[in-house]
Amino acid sequence: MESHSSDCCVSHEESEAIIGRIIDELRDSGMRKTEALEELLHAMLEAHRPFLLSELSEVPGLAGRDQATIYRLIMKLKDLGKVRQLNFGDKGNYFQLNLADHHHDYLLCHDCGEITEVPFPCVLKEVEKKLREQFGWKNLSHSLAFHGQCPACSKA
Amino acid sequence: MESHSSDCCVSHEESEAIIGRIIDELRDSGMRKTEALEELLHAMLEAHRPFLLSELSEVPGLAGRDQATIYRLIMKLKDLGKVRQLNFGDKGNYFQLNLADHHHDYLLCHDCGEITEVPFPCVLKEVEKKLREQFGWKNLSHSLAFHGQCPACSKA
DNA sequence: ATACATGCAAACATTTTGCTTTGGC
DNA sequence: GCCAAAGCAAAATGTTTGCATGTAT
Repeated sequence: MESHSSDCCVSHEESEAIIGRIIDELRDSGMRKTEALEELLHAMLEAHRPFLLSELSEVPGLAGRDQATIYRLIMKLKDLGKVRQLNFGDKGNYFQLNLADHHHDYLLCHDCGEITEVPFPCVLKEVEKKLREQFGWKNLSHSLAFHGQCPACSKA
Repeated sequence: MESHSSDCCVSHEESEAIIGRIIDELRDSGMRKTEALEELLHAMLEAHRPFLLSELSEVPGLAGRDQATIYRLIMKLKDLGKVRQLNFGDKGNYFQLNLADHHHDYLLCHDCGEITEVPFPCVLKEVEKKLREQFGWKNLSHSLAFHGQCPACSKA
């Protein structure tokens, strides 16, 4: 198995549990537990990285699914705050599960295209505090991406 | 000198001078000085904010211009490093002149939609240094946007 | 005169919607 | 049975290219 990026230290049982919890919440909001929904959550949780819509419909469990189905699921999940939409200036929109322990700061290699999370805590809390307290902004969040050559590619 | 005199207070003569200099450089790269190019640079310099392609073709001096023309100009300017492409997770691609005194950290109000620059220096130099020296990344740059309610909208 | 730049149309890609059928509850 | 979800197709939107003509050099 191609061990992908950062911390894939979630056991199978754990990830089942997380997905179960998410689905419970979604059902409280009126959504139904369907195969497509489960597969989608699986894919996004396990890979632990942002996906293009077009990539999602290639993922094993979702292959063959209509893009429109995935699109509508993603949009619903986004409306319910379970999914984040990202943009890195290249092709299209990326989507990622919006879990509490993700910090959403990304590293993009412009050679191999790999997208990973920044491997240490975010430094922008202070900046957000300043914007709130000294400039009057409210409800702040941020999106941050670093672009460059990853260690592997800069050797090659 | 307080770091960001970059607000929008550039005199007309100054901005003419800046545009003249940019055009000279562009001509060295083989581009021709055309009305569309001048109007485009004008619009982007004066407004001092990122533009959607669709917005650019509405700007007074460019109104009526073919989108394809503006598109090709922007792409050329981007290839030559004079324009930056940005992305804020909503609709499309934004473009902004890539001037030395801009730092490219943005504030987006999700109520009024206004996009402004962060009014103080960027704090990410340290992080980039760490990524370079401890993690082996090369040629780093970043894109950063804060999302929230601006002072005006959070009062209303 | 020789390219590059433009305008127009059309090819492509991506996102979004309408509508019928399927399936969760 | 009721209503959300899925599948299929097509519309809307956004990006990119081809080609004939115009224009800067």
